[in-house]
Amino acid sequence: MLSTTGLPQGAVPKLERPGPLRDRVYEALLELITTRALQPGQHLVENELAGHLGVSRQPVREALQRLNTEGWVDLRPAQGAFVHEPTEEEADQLLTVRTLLEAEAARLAAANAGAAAIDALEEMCAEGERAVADDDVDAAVAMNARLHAKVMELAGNAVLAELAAQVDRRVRWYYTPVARQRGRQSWNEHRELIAAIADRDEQRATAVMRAHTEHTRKSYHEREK
Amino acid sequence: MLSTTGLPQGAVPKLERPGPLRDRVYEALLELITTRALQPGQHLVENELAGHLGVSRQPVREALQRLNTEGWVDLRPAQGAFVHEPTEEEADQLLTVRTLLEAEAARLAAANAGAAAIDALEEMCAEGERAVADDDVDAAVAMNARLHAKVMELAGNAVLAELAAQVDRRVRWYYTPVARQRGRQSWNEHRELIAAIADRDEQRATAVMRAHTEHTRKSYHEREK
DNA sequence: GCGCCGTAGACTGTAGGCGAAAGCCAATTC
DNA sequence: GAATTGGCTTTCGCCTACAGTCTACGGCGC
Repeated sequence: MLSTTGLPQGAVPKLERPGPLRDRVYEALLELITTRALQPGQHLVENELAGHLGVSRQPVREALQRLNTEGWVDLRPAQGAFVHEPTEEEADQLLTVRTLLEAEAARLAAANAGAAAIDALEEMCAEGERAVADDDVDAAVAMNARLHAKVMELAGNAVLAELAAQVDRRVRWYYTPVARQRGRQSWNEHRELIAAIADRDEQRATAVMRAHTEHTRKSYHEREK
Repeated sequence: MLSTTGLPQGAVPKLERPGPLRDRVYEALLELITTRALQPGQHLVENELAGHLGVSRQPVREALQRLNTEGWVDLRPAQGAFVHEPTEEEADQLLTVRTLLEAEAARLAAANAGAAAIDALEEMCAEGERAVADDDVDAAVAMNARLHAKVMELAGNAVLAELAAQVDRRVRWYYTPVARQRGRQSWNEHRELIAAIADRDEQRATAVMRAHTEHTRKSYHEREK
């Protein structure tokens, strides 16, 4: 039996529950790490974090466990948690994997995308270009992330999406201090990508996305001077 | 200063320490899940597991956390842990990703492999073929895993390796009850793969590996009848 | 007899505490 | 003067205890 109450099914506010503390601690710590409030190599003392966040050590421990398996912190036995220190090699390997995952996502998106999806992509692209024109870097970065996420969604592969999300987030972490945005050129490439998807040209979509992410890698390596 | 004691550096047994309890609980649970001693959908009660393993709830919880982030169990809030139930769709998506990762590994291996590595691969391949000839399925499966692991190692990309290890393990879990081995044909494909790597032919290595894992997918979908 | 409400049980989520290992610093010895 | 060793502090790993929440069952009214 469904809905004897007559209430609209989707409109119920769902009674926002606080949810498990560990999750909020996890998000808080991840935020602190990605924003560099906690610097790479820093020793994370459970007691301090717990006190600072107003909770006990237990949720903190569980959050650290998760951060460890996802590669954000290194958990040295009997010594505690340390914010992971990115190396050149690792950054490069992450970029390689990212290229791989994003390219596959583009291919699948090209195979699956409908007209409505194409419109949504182009709308996002336009908004991104507008942000660049306004020199609104934050908005441009956000739009970039949303566009890639949309492509991933269109790919319709949840496993791929989850892996890509993790890798992407870490790539951004490594990459952020270098250069926050490649700017205009990046959005031209987005246009190309959307065109390829709209044409349902899997080959071209893959190639364009690969070139796109490879450009990111290039600009990563051509920094620091 | 190194070694005033005169003890041989490498021969020291390293005093095998028990290591963190949570890790051993993790491995124990993973073993129980992959062997289907704990069936998909089953409710895992922390107290029972703790009592059964002779530890307290805490290490069990931390192990469950990790299993959750790696996709082996689903952690429903305020309700506990349940062994993840594989779906058709998810299995297919995992196989897609696996194909992707393994193919890239093959390409990188072809780019990096030295003569010694090729020899090692061929030795493994020979051993695998021997196992198949002897109808020793367990040995053949183990050898298959080791060979793929070796290719991954040759790729020299730790990030890729870690993702692939996770995905592979889950694929095996889904795939095991169906058919444990495709047998002889699989090892012919391995031979082709090694040949391509030995020739440093990245294109061919990628293609062969892709075909190889795609065959696995095919035989997965052509089951249950 | 049917359905609703209340209560009891069970399990998870969180907190606090105790023992032990690792690291650090100073005193001591060669 | 340098290395070592002993003790001390810090912090983790694990256990125990308590509070909140979900589920299931039995009683009560209709």
